[in-house]
Amino acid sequence: MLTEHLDRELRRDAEIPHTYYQVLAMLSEAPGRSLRMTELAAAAWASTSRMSHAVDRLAEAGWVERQPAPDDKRGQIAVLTDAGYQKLTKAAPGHSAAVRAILFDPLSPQLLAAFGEICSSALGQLGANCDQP
Amino acid sequence: MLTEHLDRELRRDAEIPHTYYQVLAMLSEAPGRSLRMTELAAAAWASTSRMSHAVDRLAEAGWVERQPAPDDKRGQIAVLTDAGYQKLTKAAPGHSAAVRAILFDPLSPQLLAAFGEICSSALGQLGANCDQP
DNA sequence: CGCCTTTATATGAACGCTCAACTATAATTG
DNA sequence: CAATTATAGTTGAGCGTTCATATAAAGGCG
Repeated sequence: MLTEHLDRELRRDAEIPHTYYQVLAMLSEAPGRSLRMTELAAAAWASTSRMSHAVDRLAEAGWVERQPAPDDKRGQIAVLTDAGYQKLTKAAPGHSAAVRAILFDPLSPQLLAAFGEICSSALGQLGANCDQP
Repeated sequence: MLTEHLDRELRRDAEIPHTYYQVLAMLSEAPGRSLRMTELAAAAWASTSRMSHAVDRLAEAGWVERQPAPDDKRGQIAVLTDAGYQKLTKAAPGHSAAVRAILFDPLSPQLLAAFGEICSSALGQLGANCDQP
């Protein structure tokens, strides 16, 4: 319910699906605001196919550019454009406010700490058991 | 990451998306294994449009049937068929095992209790702040 | 070096979801 | 009681994801 709500919130307020927001966010935090397609897919927890299609759209919108990888002729590097960075900074405040309002703000410090441990645990299991997409 | 993983797991092992699993699950717990479309949509946290399309597919697969509502000529009642119930009981053990393995089993009793409170809190906020789809 | 396997990415069809109409019935109100 | 408004559900187009497949370049290895 939470993830669906947050996706709807982003679509409504920023007109961007949450998965695309995630792509922009991962790129914005990467050195040079750029990542190889495979790394980007891993960072955004997406299949390479999904990322390929997604970058198609994001490039059409002018938020991302493709560049050939210098050392590997198979490789593509996705680079966040200035327009993409602005899109992200415009969408981010509302989104994180929603996350805080629904999830974090109502929790006591004790529950917040517990939630950290719970997420770490689940993350560990996902890392261990998981076929990455 | 969790929801995406669980959806993939269901698609792989049971060949059914998680949202459809959810529909079967909600119907199986309802009295008479049946619900009005709108109630079913609310129970599965889906838009009525999504549910209409979903029931189309589930009916094609023979897992759900549509019946006219007796008291309201606009109404449709979705009924879980025996085949649908079997599909669900076949998919459920693997799915809940995955949920337990990733999320619940690794947690101490204290963290488990905390998680209950955290989920209640988030659920409350979602109920309050939320445009239901 | 030529062959084989692996890795990096793209492509297209099929499927599920969303959004914006649309139809039909029920409820309300002047 | 007609006229309006609200409710229940469907429909179709467009978008995003998946899955299977394709293409091309790297990396072994005999």
